[in-house]
Amino acid sequence: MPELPEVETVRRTLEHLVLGKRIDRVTILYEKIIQTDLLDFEKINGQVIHEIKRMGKHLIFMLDHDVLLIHLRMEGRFFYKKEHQEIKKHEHVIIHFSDHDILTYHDVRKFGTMHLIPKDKYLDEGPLKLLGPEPSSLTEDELYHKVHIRKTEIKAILLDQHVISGLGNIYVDETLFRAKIHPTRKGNELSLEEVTRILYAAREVLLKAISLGGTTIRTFEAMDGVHGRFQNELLVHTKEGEPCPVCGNLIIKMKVKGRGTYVCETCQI
DNA sequence: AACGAAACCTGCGCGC
DNA sequence: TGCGCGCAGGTTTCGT
Repeated sequence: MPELPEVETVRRTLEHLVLGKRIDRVTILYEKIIQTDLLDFEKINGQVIHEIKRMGKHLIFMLDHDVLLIHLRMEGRFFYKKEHQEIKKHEHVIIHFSDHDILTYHDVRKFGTMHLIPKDKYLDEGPLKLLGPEPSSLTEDELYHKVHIRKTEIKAILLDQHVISGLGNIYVDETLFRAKIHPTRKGNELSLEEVTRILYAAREVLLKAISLGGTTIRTFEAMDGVHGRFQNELLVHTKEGEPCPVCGNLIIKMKVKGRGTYVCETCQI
């Protein structure tokens, strides 16, 4: 499901709902979501949520002593409700607050992950350890260097969260279209000027998408019933067979490293 | 070292 | 209607 703008939308929504709340206990209905030893995970009980941050596609709940890291992967989402309300199918983790409200984690495909890590270590171990910078926080030269040393397709490089974080399949397609770069171009063959176009396009796309609450194509909802509006701004992704908004030639769909990829082969060189 | 394929899961839409 | 197949906005692991 979510890429950076969707996760940011979830973060902002959650902030309004759970900041300052104390976690009484957590019910785990599907254990594989929890990547921390289950006994250690119980340390979450009694801690207060002081802040919710985000790095790339990771949600970061700052608690008293620990940090709860959540990755939604393809279809993770939250529901917020009262303790007595029914737990529905696909709700795998239930966070009970001391005021008897609950936050449930819903994930049809069960790909999502949660880690509980001590505050002083969460950047140095676990899922954030090797996470690359977001498009907003690296320079043209830095990205050029990272791209230039790799021979694989630019699309695969931009999807690699160790290189640059936050982009997924939708926003990479949109970024490369706006930068007029073909997704199968090899990293080591791109010029500084071309990489710069990519970086600026990525920043622009992500900012616009955040301002519109993300993209709802199939299953994404920031919370129950909260949809994004960036799908109205998509120029190529999901537009197979439709005319390119710039040149009018038809958008094609191809596979790049196994991912469905939309491209205007006239505009993107 | 670097790359591609498979794996992790479930549901949906399509063609027959 | 029913079945099988391919596909889905992500990431890690395994094999070459």
